[in-house]
Amino acid sequence: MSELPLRRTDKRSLITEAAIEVFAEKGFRNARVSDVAKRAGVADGTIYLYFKNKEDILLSIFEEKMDLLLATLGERLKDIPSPEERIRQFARFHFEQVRDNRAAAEVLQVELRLSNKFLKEYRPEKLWAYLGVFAQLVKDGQEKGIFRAEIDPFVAMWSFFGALDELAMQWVLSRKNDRFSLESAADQVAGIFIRGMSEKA
Amino acid sequence: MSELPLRRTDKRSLITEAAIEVFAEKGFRNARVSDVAKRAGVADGTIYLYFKNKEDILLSIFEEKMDLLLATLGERLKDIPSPEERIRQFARFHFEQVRDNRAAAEVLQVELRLSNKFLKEYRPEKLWAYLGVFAQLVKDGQEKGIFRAEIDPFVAMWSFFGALDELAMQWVLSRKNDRFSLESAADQVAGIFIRGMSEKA
Amino acid sequence: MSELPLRRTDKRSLITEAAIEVFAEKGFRNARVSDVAKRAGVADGTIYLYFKNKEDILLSIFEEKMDLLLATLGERLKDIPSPEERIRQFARFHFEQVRDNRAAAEVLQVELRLSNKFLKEYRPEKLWAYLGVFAQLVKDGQEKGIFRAEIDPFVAMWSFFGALDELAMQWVLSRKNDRFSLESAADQVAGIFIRGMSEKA
Amino acid sequence: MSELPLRRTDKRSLITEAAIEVFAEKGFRNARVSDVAKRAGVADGTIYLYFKNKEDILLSIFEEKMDLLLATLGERLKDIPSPEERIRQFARFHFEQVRDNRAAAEVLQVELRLSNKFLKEYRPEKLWAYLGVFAQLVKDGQEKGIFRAEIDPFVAMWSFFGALDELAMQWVLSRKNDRFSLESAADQVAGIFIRGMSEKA
DNA sequence: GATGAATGAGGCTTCATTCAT
DNA sequence: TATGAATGAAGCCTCATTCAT
Repeated sequence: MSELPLRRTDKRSLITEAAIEVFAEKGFRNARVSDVAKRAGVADGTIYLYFKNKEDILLSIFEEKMDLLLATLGERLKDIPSPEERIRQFARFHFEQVRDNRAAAEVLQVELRLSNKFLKEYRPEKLWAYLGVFAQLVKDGQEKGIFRAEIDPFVAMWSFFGALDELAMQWVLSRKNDRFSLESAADQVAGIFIRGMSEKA
Repeated sequence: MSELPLRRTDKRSLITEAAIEVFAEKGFRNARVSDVAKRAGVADGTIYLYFKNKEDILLSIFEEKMDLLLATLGERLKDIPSPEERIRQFARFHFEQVRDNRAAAEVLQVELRLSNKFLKEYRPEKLWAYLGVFAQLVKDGQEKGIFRAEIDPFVAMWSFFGALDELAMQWVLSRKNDRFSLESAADQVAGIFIRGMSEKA
Repeated sequence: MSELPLRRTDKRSLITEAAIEVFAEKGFRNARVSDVAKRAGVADGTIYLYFKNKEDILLSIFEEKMDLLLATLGERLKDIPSPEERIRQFARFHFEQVRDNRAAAEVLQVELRLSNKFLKEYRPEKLWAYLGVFAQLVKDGQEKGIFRAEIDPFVAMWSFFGALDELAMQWVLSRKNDRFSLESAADQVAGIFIRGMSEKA
Repeated sequence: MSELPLRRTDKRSLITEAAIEVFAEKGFRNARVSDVAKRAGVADGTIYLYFKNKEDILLSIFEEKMDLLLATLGERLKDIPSPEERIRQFARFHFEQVRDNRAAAEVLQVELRLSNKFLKEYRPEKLWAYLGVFAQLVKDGQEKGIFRAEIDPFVAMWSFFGALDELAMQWVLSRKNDRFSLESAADQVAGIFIRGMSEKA
């Protein structure tokens, strides 16, 4: 990510927030850098003092939101010992974030994937950290004899994320009226994975 | 999709196959229409006799491959009555296709998502038909008392697809040496969903 | 130089001639590619069917004009046996070309040198061929005992060209009214070099 | 030239020397003002306290080096009465400077010409003063009956400078290993011009 | 005098698509 | 059907310069 200014200045987050809005509205490719600059109230060139290029803005949004997400997730799970309940909370948490930060979610869900670099070159370590929480939780459950030992945490992790992500995508893409309940979807998915991995159902 | 020539001429599939190769190699956005034309051994303009535009080539690949996929899936499942076994075969089938048609899978998994139109405007009815097989299978299981009634087939369907798709994506994106076994991943995912949806474990 | 279209099409020379005019008028850096296109009566993009980029236009002008120059010089000198007279004709020829193709000369004299690539990377083989005629003529004179043996043809060649070129530059840069006579300058320079290299004065 | 600070402060020459290095390394156009500032150890804005703009730095280098050159040349020639020997010393002096101040020479020889302003607008009076020494020397020779009266000092001056300059350029542009001897080139050029202008050879 | 964050104009080039042949 | 030369819109980014501190 953009290493240029080490500290998060006020202006930098001004640009980030403007970019989330503009990218959500017009899409990353259709959004012009000058649109973001205008929305942020800075000159076009100023953006390049904080970001390497247009794509770097997108990737920075990802990094920053994932940092926040990761911290908030930790807070949410910290007093929950039961692996099953942790899974349920993880799913609910994920969908709450999607619902409460729709613009950011839309950018992350949809626009980020339109980025060649993200899909092909970028190593999303922050995402791995986020998902690592799930993988660890599976391992804990296995050690406690709650989850079956033959479950591969790697496969479980990506499956679980794929499921959450796909549902989030469908929700984001759906028109307001068609939107299904994210809350109950969270419990459904969590329920399937909890039972699906349990030693004795 | 491109309605222009109703029948599949020889030249059309020449272009389609050329496009799969080129898109897989260079990516959809980086591939030039003239690259596809050159690979197919036709003039640039000829492509526009068979496809509306560049994106139409991509979408046509999707349609055609999905048609094939759907037919082959039907064949694969037709003599399997058990919903559980059908799920397992679905997962195995999906990953077999990915493995055996790597170029096409790469285009569908990765490049298709780089297409704005696909994500935002296109209604992937063929995909729905494909997933509908899964949703139906869940309903059948519920009617037979095998799967829990409170499972929402819609949520289950997208979760299952998301899980398969994310694993396929990770496999496609991974370097050859790091590739995990798709076969065992199929059984893992199927196992989780089967148990996860079962009435009694 | 631009290898793209092997033959000199009509459109290509249309662009070349337009570029000579525009570059002479506005200078290479100030001239926009679209200015050249407009003058040539083609679309901007068409230029890139014949030239790699803006600088390639400039370099192509150099190549083409040098080809012509070289051929015409050969014609001019072909029946002159005396090395001394050949030097005089070379100088006159050079200045005639400058005078008769002022726009082209201005581009070649002035604009070409504003090109980084020309000065630093490009090997001006056509120029070497042109100057090689002079070096050869010095060697001939030496063999005939007309020119002193200790003259280094390489040094003589670059000195002679430097002298012609600097005078041409001063002439091109000078305002119309201040312009000195190129004809007499030719004879002066030729006279100095002829006597300067002669065995006995 | 920059008239802003009349005296040469320490900081000003700090910037000048930094600029010579940076321009020689990266070329005038590729060098950024901030590169020069960094090398000089000052802030970007500070440069504009001493120079009007980027080009002014280049032109100032020219002016300052030419001042030095002119003074040193005067010193070198002051006790040499013979016009012929003065020419020889002039040529040697010129090439010694090129050899001993390679970075500065490279900037002056190559980069200065990439400057539009220099070629088209700037009146290089310092250069004229430098060359004026040669023109005067020719006139002296003519008055003493050593050089032919029909020689035009103006033409001789530019020819001589063109010869020296072109050779210097070839030397600067040549790779280290290919470099010819500037010393013998000096004597060759001087020899040609001395004999070339002499009354009786 | 010195700083350095902010400014914002400006243009080359690509490449999907067209259409006369 | 097929060709392929021609079109032309569209936008990212650099970096010299300014000016408030």
